[in-house]
Amino acid sequence: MYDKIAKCDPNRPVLISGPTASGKSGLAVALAEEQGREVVNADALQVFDGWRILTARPNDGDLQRAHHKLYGHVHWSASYSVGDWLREVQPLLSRRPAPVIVGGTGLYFQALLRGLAEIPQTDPDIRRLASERLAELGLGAMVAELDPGTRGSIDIQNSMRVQRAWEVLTQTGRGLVEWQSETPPPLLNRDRVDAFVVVWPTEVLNARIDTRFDQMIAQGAMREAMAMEPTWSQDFQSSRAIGAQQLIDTVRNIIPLNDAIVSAKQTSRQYAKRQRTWMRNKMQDWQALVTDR
RNA sequence: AGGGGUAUAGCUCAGCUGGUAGAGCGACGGUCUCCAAAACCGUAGGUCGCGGGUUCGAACCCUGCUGCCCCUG
Repeated sequence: MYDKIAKCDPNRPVLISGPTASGKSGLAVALAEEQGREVVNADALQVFDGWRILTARPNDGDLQRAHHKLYGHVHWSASYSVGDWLREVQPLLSRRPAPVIVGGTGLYFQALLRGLAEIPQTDPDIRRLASERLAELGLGAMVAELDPGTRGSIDIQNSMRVQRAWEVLTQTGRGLVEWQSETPPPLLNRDRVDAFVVVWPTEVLNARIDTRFDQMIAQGAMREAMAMEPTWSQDFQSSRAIGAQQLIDTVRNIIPLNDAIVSAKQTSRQYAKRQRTWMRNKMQDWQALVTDR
């Protein structure tokens, strides 16, 4: 599967996506090493430091083979968004040889190739206020406070989306949908990049997921969890790393390690399924790297 | 061996006094323009352990068998 990407023009950015444990990072590093490219992260959790093993961030060997950007550069207690990512990626796009951008976060690639509305950042106070209101008044009340245009075009049942819309309206006085209608052109055009999605048969990928989680444990994921435990908070974005909650619970003697492993593997499989859905439907114009071994 | 209990969807379990079965989880499909490894929507799964009987009608009653659990020996 590597030879398909090996002959890409070094002047064109290469995008590689695929579900967790699909081996996309390995492909990226190989290409980067061979063509002198930089590897740029497009994964929402690998931007954080802290959970290095658990989020499968590149290891020392990888780092020696190629330059890596946007990995583990955000503190584990900080927050981060697609917008932040896009701003950080932009200056890296013009480098030559062009970067290899790898990751499993579909939204990031979408923002890159289809554009993202330029909406002023939500300040933390408004985010907090929104969370409180949602908790106290409920979803319905928050929906009712939205502007009609936005209310009609977002998923009213999805609390995350509703809260986001509410925050934008509160912060800027303009509806989310209005902002989105002014979305600037994307940073990259699909026809100026080489884009690949790694595709495995589900059963094979599931087996890889299991194996990889076992490896993470073998590599010291529990030690990582013990180090994180004292300052752990569910509220951190970095805490959404799959398996983090489970391992913390194990450190705290709430569940046995084996249960944590079983649960984390299951969560990973579910995540991979969501990624597959996204990729199947939104990355149809990407070249599929189909493999089964 | 005797006594008691239990057997319902892949898993854990609901199912009142009999009217041809539900939930949660999981699986599968989908949505998603700033918390996305998030959040959300939908769909498919059951000879109700097996065999007899009672009844217009049984997952629910009677009975035999089988499996599992507990107690006694």
